[in-house]
Order: sequence, then C-alpha cells, then structure tokens
Amino acid sequence: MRIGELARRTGVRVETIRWYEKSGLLEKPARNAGNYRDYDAAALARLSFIKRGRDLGFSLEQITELMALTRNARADCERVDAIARQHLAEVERKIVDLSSLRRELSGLVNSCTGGAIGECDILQALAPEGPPSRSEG
Amino acid sequence: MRIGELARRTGVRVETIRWYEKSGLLEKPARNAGNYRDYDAAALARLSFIKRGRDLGFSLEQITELMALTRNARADCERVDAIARQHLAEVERKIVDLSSLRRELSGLVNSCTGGAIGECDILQALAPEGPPSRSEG
DNA sequence: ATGCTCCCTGAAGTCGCTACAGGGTCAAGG
DNA sequence: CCTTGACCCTGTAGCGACTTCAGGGAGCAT
Ligand SMILES: [Zn+2]
Ligand SMILES: [Zn+2]
Ligand SMILES: [Zn+2]
Ligand SMILES: [Zn+2]
Repeated sequence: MRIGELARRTGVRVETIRWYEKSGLLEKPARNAGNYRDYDAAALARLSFIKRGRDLGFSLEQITELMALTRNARADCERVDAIARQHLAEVERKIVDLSSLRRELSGLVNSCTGGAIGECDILQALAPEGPPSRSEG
Repeated sequence: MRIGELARRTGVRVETIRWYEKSGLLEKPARNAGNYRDYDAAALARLSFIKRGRDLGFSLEQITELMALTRNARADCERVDAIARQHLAEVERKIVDLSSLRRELSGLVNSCTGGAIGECDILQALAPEGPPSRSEG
C-alpha cells in the first residue's frame, strides 16, 4: 500500500510517517515504479505499535527500545516492565504538578471580580511589587 | 546590575535572560563600558513577572499579552481573566487526559507478572495483532 | 492538454529553552 | 607586567516530536 493508505489505516499523518522513517523508527520501504513508498503488512503492524505507544505517552526512544525487545521473545520481560513503570511514575508526577498548578490558578481566577486592570488580583499575583514595566511613560 | 546578578535575583538562567531579550520579551538593556548588559529595577520587576508567569505555566505569548495589558491600568480586566481562565481550562484538560492515561498504564503494569517477553501483557497490549517487526529473522 | 489527487524531497518553523565554541573584560595576586 | 579566574559577549546548533511550506513529479480521468 502507499503512504496515504497507511496513514488512513493507522491514524498517523503522512508527514509523520516520513519523519519516522527519516529518524530510523521505520525501515525504508520498497519503492514502486513511480518512486512512491510501498508498504507491506509488517510495516502496518510496526507503525500501529508506534502509534499505540505514542498514544500511551511513551517517547520515541522508549518505543524504539520496546520494539527491539520484542525480537527475542524468550528473554525476560523485566526491562519492558521497567520502562512501563518508569513512564507511569512520570505520568503520576505530572498529574501531581498540574494539580497544584490548578489549585493556584483557580484561586487566581476566582479572586478576580471584574473591574479595572490596575485592581485585578490576577495581575497583582503575577507582579512582584510595583508594576513590571514603568521605564518611561 | 549585570546579567549574573539579575539571574541570581530572579532564578532565571543567564542564557534564558538573553534568549528572552532576543525574542522580544525583555527590552534591550543599556550597556556599560565593557559592553556588558546593565539592568535596572524595572527590568528586574519585568523579569520577575515573566518568571512567575512561567511558573504558573503561561506561555511566553500569553505573558507578553499580560504585560502589554498592564500598561493601561484603567482598562477593563476581562482579557486578563480570559487568558487565565483559558489556561486553567487547559491545565484541567491535561489533568483529565493524564488521569485516563494513568489508569490505562497502571492496568498495563499490573497485568505483567514477569516471565518471557513473548508472554508479557504489556507488549501484547501495544501490539495490534501479531508482532510488529518480523520482516526477516 | 488540463485538472485533480496523490506523492516526492529538502528546508525551515514550532516552543522554550540549553549547550557549546570561541572569544572579550576586569579585578586580584604574584 | 603577566597570569589567573570569574564573569561577560556573540552566534550557532541541538532537544522532542513533529508541522508546514516551497517546488516539483506520477498517474488517472476528461
Ligand atoms: Zn514517559
Ligand atoms: Zn480581573
Ligand atoms: Zn496555557
Ligand atoms: Zn511483563
């Protein structure tokens, strides 16, 4: 199949597929008479794996490693699990960080009751003391 | 003061300050005899504002707009509030997305009980059907 | 021949920095 | 006078994971 069909079937954009190839994630496919890329079922499976990994938030580097690990099916899966656990921990940390951000921001937003900019609590929470830019007026 | 002191006082790295200047967020400061940047109190206040905004997760574009808005203190603050509310909404959306990701990932991680890669449920959840790369072995 | 959809390459842009490389400035110390 | 060292300068390239654009070629239908 050509790149457009692969894109449609996986939900990965054409340009992104080409970029994956360029950066070594996908092997260079065969070319047809008109120099168009010609993909087979293995390429479809490989790209679907990448897509699913990206949707789960893994980095391309992690996905590369996960794909490499699938090659020796008899080996122990501990490295796979380590990658997944590490990523889960990362996600949990981000949630914590964003949650405290949300608290702070929603306090800010609620503090504003409308009015003049000079009185707005949002800007006053951002400013250190005294307005930030008053060099010349 | 010179750039190093400004960096120390705001917690913003020297290279980052220069980069803010280059990208128009900070005005070009005066230069002393040795061509060193020479900052005043207004620059300190302005950079502190930027830092606080970044810590709250605002984009540099939003911060630029917020700083521009502070110039006419008599205007209505509705645009300020809109920016803050929009950012809060963004943060909340990210939290939701990451939370569903966390659920999925922790299901994945828990599904693995150790063993061979060929059996690992983590990789099987990533693969579509059949292993992703089996072109030649 | 024309139009259309698809495809090609290569370069540059995005965001918010960070990390050099290869110098210049200036005060203190020997 | 000379060196050391902390600080500063410019400019460029790199990060991750793409997206966008310019400028074309392939192949089919009309
Ligand atoms: Zn991760
Ligand atoms: Zn307000
Ligand atoms: Zn935002
Ligand atoms: Zn496992």
